[in-house]
Amino acid sequence: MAEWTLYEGDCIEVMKGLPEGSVDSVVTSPPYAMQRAKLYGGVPEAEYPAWTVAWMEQVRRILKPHGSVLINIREHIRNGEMSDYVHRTRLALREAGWIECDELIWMKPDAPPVGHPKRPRRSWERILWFAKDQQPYCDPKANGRFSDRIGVSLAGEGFKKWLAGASDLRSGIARCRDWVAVSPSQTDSRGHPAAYPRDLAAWMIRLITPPGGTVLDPFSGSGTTLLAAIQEGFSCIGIEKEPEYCEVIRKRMAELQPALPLAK
Amino acid sequence: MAEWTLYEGDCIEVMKGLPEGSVDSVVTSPPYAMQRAKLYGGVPEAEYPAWTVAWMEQVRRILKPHGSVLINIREHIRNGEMSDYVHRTRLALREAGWIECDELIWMKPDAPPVGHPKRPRRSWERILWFAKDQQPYCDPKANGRFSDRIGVSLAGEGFKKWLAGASDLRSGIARCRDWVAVSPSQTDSRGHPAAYPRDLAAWMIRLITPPGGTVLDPFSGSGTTLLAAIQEGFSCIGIEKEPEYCEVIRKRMAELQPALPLAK
DNA sequence: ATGAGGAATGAATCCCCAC
DNA sequence: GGTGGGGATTCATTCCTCA
Repeated sequence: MAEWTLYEGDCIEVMKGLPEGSVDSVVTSPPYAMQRAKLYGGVPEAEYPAWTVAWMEQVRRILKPHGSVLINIREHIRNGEMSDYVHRTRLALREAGWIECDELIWMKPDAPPVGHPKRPRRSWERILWFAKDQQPYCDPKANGRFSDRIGVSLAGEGFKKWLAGASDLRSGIARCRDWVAVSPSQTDSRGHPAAYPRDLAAWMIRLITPPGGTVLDPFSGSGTTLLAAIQEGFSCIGIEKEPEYCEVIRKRMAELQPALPLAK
Repeated sequence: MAEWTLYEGDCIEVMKGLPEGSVDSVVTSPPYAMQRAKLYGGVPEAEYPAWTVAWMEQVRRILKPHGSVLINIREHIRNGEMSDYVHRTRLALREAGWIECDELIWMKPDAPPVGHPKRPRRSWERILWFAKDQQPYCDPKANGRFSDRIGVSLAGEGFKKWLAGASDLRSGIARCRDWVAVSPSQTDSRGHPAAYPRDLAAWMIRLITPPGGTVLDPFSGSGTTLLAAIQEGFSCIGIEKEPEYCEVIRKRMAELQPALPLAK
């Protein structure tokens, strides 16, 4: 039976109290350095690699041997130059013994046109994929029966051709691609400034979590990961530092299906 | 008048002989470490960052001050782990004084279902973007598409500029996104094992090359960059080490438009 | 109901101007 | 001069109002 638990507190401290090997996968979107620091606290760029290694060190303990971690992030641009903290963080995680499996891409077909007007619109984000060993659990067919383009209106020539060329949609279930298109406008942010869409979370969860498994999100925010996990039939452990967002999560989960066993 | 030149030889040696500031942009797809070493020589992963810094050092001399470089590449996966040489190469180029502007993505909607069957199909590649300064030439509207939303909300300054007839307002062209979808099946490889499609090259060239400017491709391969540049009205300098591929390029360019002035 | 049209806004980024 | 706050810019989408 799919169950969920929410812990209020700093994720490193909370994870220290969780039992070894209790989690099948981690799906999360940590703070993007100082991008929204005033709203929910941020991590300085210089400290970002070490900070990530620190919370991932706790993840290592509670993650099962073939479990893996998907991290949604993208560096910002300042004065025309891309920040390098994500590069440095990836190398630091490798240095710390994590296996970098691959990088997946979240495409945002209708991302807001904000940003530098003399540059292309920033319309994708990274999904970093790290594991404890080189053969983590992964079921690329779990997403194979879904369209690569979730929640996107199928208007425009390019999109039609795209679908027409998708031979894998005809021959039964095929492997998913290493990118997924999800409209950010589907995001139900509930006041959280940095939420991601439910369908993106569901895609990530299905990819690396065995049936009936337990997902962890150490930076739960408005709780999208928990919501998607339960809806997809997985269990989920959420951790969130801000009491205000914890309240949002409890409310959102209660709305979802009041008949389910609630928080413990 | 758009012209093209092809040099046969090692790109570092050839570039040493090219005049300073003679090139507006660089668009290329260098060898991917040892991926196809047997076919056209490869660069060991350990040496890849230094090797890239070395050829980019020559690029620096011949590139104009506001010129920039687009590099198509993606690391391979071996034994379930992604190679780290691209991460290290990016940091090495930054260390060498290059400004990393951003990363663009080439999406391949119908990439062949090769690769590990227990992993998502690899269907995108990176386009690294490096420049000499923080404000390289970039025209995101060159690849843009019509939008009827441009300049809809004209408040304050914008309204005044619109009254004054500012041409960049209400132009009807929305800027391009930072990814581009091009089918790899459009590739005309002419026997070259690592060619990229013409439309991808054209997109990259238009983004960072001023009208009538000159593009350089130090790893010309089957000549797709040269072909796309000429077709789009730019001049182009190609460099290719293998005589066999130089012959392919000459033939392809001759097919394109025999009336144009040919190789010198 | 239905549709046309305006307002608000979205993990942005830059420029300008106080301190 | 470095730093930090405020305003302008940008366009797809949703939501709301009103004919």
